[in-house]
Amino acid sequence: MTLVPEPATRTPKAEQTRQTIVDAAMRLFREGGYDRTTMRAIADEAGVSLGNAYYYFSSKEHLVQAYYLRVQEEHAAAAEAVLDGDATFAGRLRGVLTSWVDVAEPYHEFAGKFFKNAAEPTSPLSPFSTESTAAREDAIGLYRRVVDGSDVKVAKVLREELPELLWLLQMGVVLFWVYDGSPGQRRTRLLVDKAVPLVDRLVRMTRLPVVKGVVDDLLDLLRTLRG
Amino acid sequence: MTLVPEPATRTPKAEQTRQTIVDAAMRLFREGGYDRTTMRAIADEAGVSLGNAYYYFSSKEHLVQAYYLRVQEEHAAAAEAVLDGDATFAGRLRGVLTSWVDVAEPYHEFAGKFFKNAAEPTSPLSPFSTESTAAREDAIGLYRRVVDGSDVKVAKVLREELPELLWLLQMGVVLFWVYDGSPGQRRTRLLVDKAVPLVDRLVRMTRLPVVKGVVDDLLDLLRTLRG
DNA sequence: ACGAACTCTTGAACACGTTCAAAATCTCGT
DNA sequence: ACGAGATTTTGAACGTGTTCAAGAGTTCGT
Repeated sequence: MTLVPEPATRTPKAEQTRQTIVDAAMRLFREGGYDRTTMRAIADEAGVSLGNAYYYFSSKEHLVQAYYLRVQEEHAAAAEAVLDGDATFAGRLRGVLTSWVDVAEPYHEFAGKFFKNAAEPTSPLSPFSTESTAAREDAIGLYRRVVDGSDVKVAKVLREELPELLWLLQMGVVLFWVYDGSPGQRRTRLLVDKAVPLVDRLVRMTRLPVVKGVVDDLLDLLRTLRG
Repeated sequence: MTLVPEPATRTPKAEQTRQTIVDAAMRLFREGGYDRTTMRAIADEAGVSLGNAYYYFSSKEHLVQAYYLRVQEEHAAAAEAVLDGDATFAGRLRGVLTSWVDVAEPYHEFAGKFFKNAAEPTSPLSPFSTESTAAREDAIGLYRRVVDGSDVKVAKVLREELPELLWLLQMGVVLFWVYDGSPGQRRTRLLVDKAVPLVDRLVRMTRLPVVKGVVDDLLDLLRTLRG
């Protein structure tokens, strides 16, 4: 698998060609779906040769990665509005999760293809890979803002780790979303609506003395997860 | 996607041919991995024509289901010993999860390849697909036995749903396991060791009046997950 | 035993992702 | 302006999953 040149080394011309190809691919993916869009059609639409498309993107699935990055950026922007307008923990969490579903909706059809790629343990596209560290930390940072800007009261030992736990929650939501075949991903939205009050309740409960042991176990588990 | 004839309608001869093909495929998958094993090679090894292999298995991925079934059967057998020898909930749960890691260990090296294909939502290999319904229900049945044969005290409303929740826990463990590169999947075993006491504690807590609301929320959430 | 209907088998053909060696174009030091 | 080296572009060729139309074999009612 040949690597695409780093952004810093790309000439403006090359960057433009890249964009042309991505745009063509997106257009065709939207019109005909991922499977029925061939690399030949994408190259044609972009006005380049088949081989040239492969010069810029080493596989069809790498084109999907461009989609993924776009979703991340759009989500960060959409979440901003939510974080400005709500001070309750539940409201902020629900808003950030729901805005992800909103932003990602147009991409749902190809998400499966991307997911397939990311699922391979050795893939740099995996959310757990070192290559994804930056993107992952950005996402966790978003949840840190959800927590910090809110009125939530949480057990002290947990506060530091809560953003990462919420990011894991998002990973769960994304997993469900990928498999969600309902129109407009209605079921995922329902899931968010149900999960958020539950999480809100759970988080507030962490200050009760009865659950101290549970919280400690959970943190221990999280550290094991991290390695 | 054409459906394979139902078992009941298959002649003994046809069933034998099916087995021959499955055996050939398993042998080659083990030797060279999923991706590098071609349908042509499988057909050759089985002594049938390419088209004939497709008469029995409508896709390459359908062939892999036999592999999953085998792991599951081995796990069911290994779990039996545990379920006979331990009456504590935590012990039974830990034993069943750990025996899965034991059984699956020889397959870990190329499990990633299979997983990549199973992760695609439209794949019949997905644990959530209709093609996997029977296997899924068997697995949930195993966790029903973990619960029923144990001394665990659990909130009445939860008891019925607990096996499915434990199966979801196993899916989580499997997910972690696939990504676990540590020798002998040491980290996954550690994860099980940490998660089981936590789950045990949580389950017992469900009878406390304080957490009644949480349990109700959780069940509601589970029903949403199921659709 | 005959023929119709069904089941099974075949391999050529197809579509599409991907590779590659060669050609075209560009860059830059002299 | 020149040429060497790097970058970009090309499309034919390849491998593989899958399809399909045609043929061989089997079953069964009469």
